[in-house]
This record gives sequence, C-alpha cells and structure tokens, in this order.
Amino acid sequence: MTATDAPSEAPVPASSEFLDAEAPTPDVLDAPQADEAALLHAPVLAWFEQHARDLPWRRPEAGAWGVMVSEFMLQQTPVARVLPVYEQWLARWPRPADLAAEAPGEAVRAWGRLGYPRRALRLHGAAVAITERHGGDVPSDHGQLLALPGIGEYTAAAVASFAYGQRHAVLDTNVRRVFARAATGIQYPPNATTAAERRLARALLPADEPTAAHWAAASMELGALVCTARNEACERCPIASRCAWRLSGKPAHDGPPRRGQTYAGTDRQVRGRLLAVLREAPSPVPQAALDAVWADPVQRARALDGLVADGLVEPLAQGMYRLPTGRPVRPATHS
DNA sequence: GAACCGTGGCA
DNA sequence: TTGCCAAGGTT
Repeated sequence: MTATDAPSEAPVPASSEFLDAEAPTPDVLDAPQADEAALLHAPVLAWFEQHARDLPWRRPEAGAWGVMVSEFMLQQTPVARVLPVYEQWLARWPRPADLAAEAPGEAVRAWGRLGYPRRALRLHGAAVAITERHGGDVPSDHGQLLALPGIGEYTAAAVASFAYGQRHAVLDTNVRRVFARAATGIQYPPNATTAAERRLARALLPADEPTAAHWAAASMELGALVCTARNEACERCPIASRCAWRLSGKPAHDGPPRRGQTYAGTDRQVRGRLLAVLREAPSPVPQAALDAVWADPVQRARALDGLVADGLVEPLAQGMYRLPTGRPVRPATHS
C-alpha cells in the first residue's frame, strides 16, 4: 500500500518516509514513523542536557514575561547582543504592567541598537494589551499570544512551549535548518517556511508534552551551536549518524539564492540614523539635527515620514521631533 | 508571496 | 573587504 492509493489510510512505506515532507501526513503517526522520529529525540535531548547554554531567559526566575521579552529581542538579533539589553530591560520593567505604564518612546530608547525598533513598539503594545486584557499576566494560550502585537506563529509557539511547557512545533531558523539537513537531506531550508516544513515539524514532535517542550529547545539549540548555517560541526552532532544530508555527502544548496539584504543607502539606513539621534537626545530635537544625518533631502524626508507613520517618531510644533509619548499631542486650541 | 523593516560581527 | 547571517512579523 502506498500513500497514493489509500489517502484515507496512513502511508506505511519503509522507514525514512516520515522524512518525505510531500507525503500526506496523518494526524497520528503510525508506529514505524513514530519509532523513526524517536531515534532522533533521545540523542538530541541528552546532548541538550550537557550543552545547553545558561541563558537568563531559561532560568526559572525569568518567568513568562522574561521569555516573552527575550523572544522579541531575539527576532533577527544574535544572542550576544541581546544579553545586556535584556538584563537592563527586566530590571527596569520586571512585569508587563511596568512597561505598559511607560511611554512607548522609552521602550524605543531602551531598545538601543538591537535593530528593528518597531519590535520595541510592539513589545510595549503587547505589554499594554496584557495589562488590559489579561490581568497583567502573559497568556499561556497560543491563540491569545498570537493576537498580541509583534507575536507571530513562531513567537506564540515559543512562549507557550518555553514558558508554559506546552507541546507546539517551534519552527525558527535554527530548527528549520536542523530539520532540512537531518530529515530532508538538504543544506538549507526554503526561503519561506512551507506547509511541508510545518508538517514535518509536527511529525517529529514528541507525543509527551514536557518532552515536546524540551525537544523544541533542544533542536533549536542544536541549530544554534552545532548545525550552524556556515560551519556545521558534524563531529559534535549527536545525530550525525542519522543525518540525511551528511549521509548523502552534504550536497551543496542548489535552489534559488538565499535572499540577501542590501542595506547601504537604503531608507532603512536613513531611518536608523534618524532614530539614533532621537534615542540619544533627552529632549525634543530640532529638524536641523535630523537633517545633518543624511544628505539627500528627498530620501531623508521619506524616511522621517515613515518613522512618524510607524509611530516611532512624534512630530511637534516648530519643527521639533521626539520619541513617542503615547499621549496625543494636545492640539493648539483657543479657549 | 514578496518587500520592507536595523545593526553589527565574522569568515 | 564584503557578503552572509542572526530565536521574525507585518503589510
């Protein structure tokens, strides 16, 4: 029997077919598939026990809020740069309500040079929503997490799993790369996350809830420390003997080039310079101070308009600008 | 789905 | 020196 002639039944090809991301995937794994997946779990979990980094958001005292803050900061930003900002952030705003009580501009300022400052604004917005809608406690429900600003599929699953021990497929760039290599046998995952990857991640998820939560953290850590994008360290990999990519001779990536980002000369660079001026200024700055950071007036104006539209900058009267206060600027009225 | 959104370290 | 890469989300 094959998957093609009996779609209503679970496909039962030989081992390794659980790796076929294109095959119809049953909700419940049949025994051979489950066994195959289980062979990966124990080595990775044991490796994690030995090699997991002692990161502050993994300590019990971090709580769900600490986990959530770390996830926002870690979106596209390396751990090493997050660490100091994370510590200062949690010391200053130990609970969501503490951040919610602040002006959003203070969150943008404290964000420093982590990059993508809209994340700071969204984290502030999430803190406000948590304070207003969830009694000040980070929700544990995946759907409620997903409804918060700045939280997408990955972050909702990560918070639910890491903070609350729930069973979710946590598909970040590290896990996607580990699965692409170990299970699918290719060097790099596709540019955008595919339905096949989600199916595979669900198929590989341990059935037991706490084990699934550990698996999520362990598979991610393996991608971050061993199965990295450039110099994979197969000699330190606990599942090297089962890695489809390695066993097939590590064929080079062939698909479309992985998207590169240009930066120099873009609006993003101009936005970054403009916001840096405002972050470092304790009080509103004049237009002239912003004009100094970029020569092209057209691009400069476009970037500043974008920042205002995004809510990252608040224009005042007399050509003055500042980080957002969160309170509407009182319109000049007569009275 | 593609484009856009920062910043800095490293091979 | 420069392109690649980093615990993504939103439009």
